[in-house]
Amino acid sequence: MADNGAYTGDMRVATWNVNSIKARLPTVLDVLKEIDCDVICLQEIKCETDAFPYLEIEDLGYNCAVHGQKSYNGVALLSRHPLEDIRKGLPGDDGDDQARYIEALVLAETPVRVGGIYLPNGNPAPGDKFDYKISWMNRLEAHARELLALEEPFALAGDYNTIPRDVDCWDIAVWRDDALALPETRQAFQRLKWLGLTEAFEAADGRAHEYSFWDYQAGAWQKGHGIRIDHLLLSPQAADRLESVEIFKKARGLDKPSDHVPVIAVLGDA
DNA sequence: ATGACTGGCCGTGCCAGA
Repeated sequence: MADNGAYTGDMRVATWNVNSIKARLPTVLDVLKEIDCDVICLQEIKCETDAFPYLEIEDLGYNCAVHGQKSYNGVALLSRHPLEDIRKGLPGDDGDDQARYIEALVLAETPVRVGGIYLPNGNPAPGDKFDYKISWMNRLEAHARELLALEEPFALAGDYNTIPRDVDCWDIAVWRDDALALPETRQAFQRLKWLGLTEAFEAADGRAHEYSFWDYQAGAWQKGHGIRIDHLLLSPQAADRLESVEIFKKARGLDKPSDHVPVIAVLGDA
């Protein structure tokens, strides 16, 4: 796709867990058109790299970088600008066969590095899956530290499977002992912020009881029983440009929806 | 109402998700 070198203005960066891109392609295409973003990180595409619907998404004007896997997980990065320095998997992922991280340098007028994240769920906790979640978060922290040393604008956007605060879910009594809210999970998330990263929604909005996920079960959407687990963490150079965050809640009310909705950070001029 | 789902897969139930 051609990069319009004359373009200046806001840069819209989104994250969205689509819960299978094949089962939902028409919906995904409609939502992508409506949210009008420059960069979109997709999670749970649930297809192998070669099976990604490149043509349909390129038709919307996006370049695609895809790190796929059969049946489970899988992440993709869509960009209206050229992509460079594509990385698939976190450093230290040797022997980890789960496709949960993709990163690229987005060649906007001011280049921005973007990492797309599908952090492990971690249930049941305690157990092997929870240990994997925490070790994955530790590897992410180590990589974030390396990126921060570059002193460049970057965003780590994705499904963090982390409820940061009690008010980021509909009833903390229900979620307190879940892998998404356990102290060890929150502390690992907090360590990312202590490195110097800014959680975009918290910084730009911060309201309680704003959600990005509603379970398919038990009428959770109709009852407003949601949780906020999809986040964008910004480097200082990106956080300085943060203007607003939008949660595209409308996507949850569509036919055949994903259980997550897009979360969008708007960055102003560099 | 102690109820209520969805996607992928060589599958007619099970695993995984959150």
